[in-house]
Amino acid sequence: MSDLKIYNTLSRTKEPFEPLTPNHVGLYVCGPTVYSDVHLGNCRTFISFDIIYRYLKYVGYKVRYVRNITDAGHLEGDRDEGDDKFSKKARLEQLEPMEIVQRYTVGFHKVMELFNTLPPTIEPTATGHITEQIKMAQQIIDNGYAYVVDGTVYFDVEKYNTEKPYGILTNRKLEDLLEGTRELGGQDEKKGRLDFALWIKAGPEHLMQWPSPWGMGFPGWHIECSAMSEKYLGKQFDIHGGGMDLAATHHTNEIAQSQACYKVSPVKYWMHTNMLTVNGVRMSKSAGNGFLPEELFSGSHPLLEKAYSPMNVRFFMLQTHYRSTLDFSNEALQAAEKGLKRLWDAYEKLGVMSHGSGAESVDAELDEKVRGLVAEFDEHMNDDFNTARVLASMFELVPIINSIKDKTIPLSALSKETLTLLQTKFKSYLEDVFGLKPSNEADNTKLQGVMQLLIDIRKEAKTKKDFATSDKIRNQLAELGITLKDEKGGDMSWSAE
RNA sequence: GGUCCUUUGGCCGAGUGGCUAGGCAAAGCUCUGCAAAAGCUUCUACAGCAGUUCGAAUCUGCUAGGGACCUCCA
Repeated sequence: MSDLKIYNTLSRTKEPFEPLTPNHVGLYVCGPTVYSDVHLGNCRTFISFDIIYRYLKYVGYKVRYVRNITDAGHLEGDRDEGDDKFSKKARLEQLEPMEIVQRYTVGFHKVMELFNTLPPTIEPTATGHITEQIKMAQQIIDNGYAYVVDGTVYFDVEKYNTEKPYGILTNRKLEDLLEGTRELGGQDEKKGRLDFALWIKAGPEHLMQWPSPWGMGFPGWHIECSAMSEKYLGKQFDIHGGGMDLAATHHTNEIAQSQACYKVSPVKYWMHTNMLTVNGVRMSKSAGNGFLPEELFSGSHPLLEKAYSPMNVRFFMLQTHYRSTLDFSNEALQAAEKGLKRLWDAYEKLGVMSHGSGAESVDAELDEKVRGLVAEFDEHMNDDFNTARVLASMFELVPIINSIKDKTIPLSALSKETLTLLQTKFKSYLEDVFGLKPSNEADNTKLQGVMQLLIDIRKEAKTKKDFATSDKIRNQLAELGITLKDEKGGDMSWSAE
């Protein structure tokens, strides 16, 4: 279907993408924990996978995209403290745990919509799949890879490792991992230091708890993704994604759980997106350097010089490969803003071009160049979703488009086929694959009519050398954030911030 | 301490063993009533040292800086 290559964390190489079922892709991405606002780092991962999802669809795959909502208590802090995030937050805010979940889930969806990400095809919640998780834990016990201690179920990592390499995803040996694990002050009821909980016994203080074969409790940190991915995508599926920070623990344990339960390796391609940093430091909840999306859009965070629109941020992220860290700074963001404007302006000019019935005088060399650059879009996306390279190719086309608009290059220099190709590819990529969209102002048809009227008046004024009127129109529009551009041949165009 | 990654021009950032990525900023010119926009041109970098090679920013080794994970986090 395509020559797509994907970097697989498992092999640490780019591999040709071959879906398990022809023409179909099963994609699972670890979603947010909805006990606080999503910060921008979270958004980067979801935006990256949104583009991956969009591209897979664009290429023609039928994609089932599952992204979970973690709304059940994970352990907070050290494993046996037995405090779950939702209960803690709930006590703090005097709310029902599900009120927290509801509030932040709604907030998350709103932010994702602002960023113009497509919703996943299935968005399962952990609390909605308690039975599946219990069943899976039981099966792992039955298979001999987990044990129960006082109502809590632990996964036996060392036993598992005798049969399958536990640290396979991050290329670590068990001995090394054991060395790196800290001693946990002697309260350990686990057999092995690396053992992790599949099910956790609840105390009376836990607001979220469910009955299980082992007593009242709640699911462990990793089991939800294993259980839900199996339910919706099967025991083996194509792509599992998430942030790089999840690889070493969460995804490693997912692999172990699925292997122990179903005796197969669950995922063919593991994909990990890199972190977002602020002034070189990773954006994270604990570091306190996270921007809330709203702060970014309004420019209200002290570190931000101005407001940046969702599309500005999305474009900024597209300029970097998903496996590279991305550093957030005002300068970089403003550079992206200007770049996006330049690209989008060219795209809009391109959209209204059409060949007349006049004779063609195709410039073969130029025509060839344009076709070559357009062909690069697919090539770069097929190379592990290299959006930065696609944008570079697009930017190389911008001067050509501008020159045609300015009539420095006649439109007829391009063949009809090439112009159509250019137009459709730009549209497909900018809107369908990259998920960019115009600002609302420019999209408004009434405003477009009003602007046309003002342009006509200004043209008349200029013809009469009534520059007072023409400047007044231009200057007052500028105050509103609308830029009028005089073009060669007396035409005018406009763009809004 | 262990494992792994990274180090590119004023800034942000791609990258393949040999062919100036791209964006932003800056400078000059063209266009223009003025301005903006746009166009054209200029700005050839790859942490340091050594090695492999006809040839390396790209491969290997060492040194130095930065970072991630090992503990909740996309």
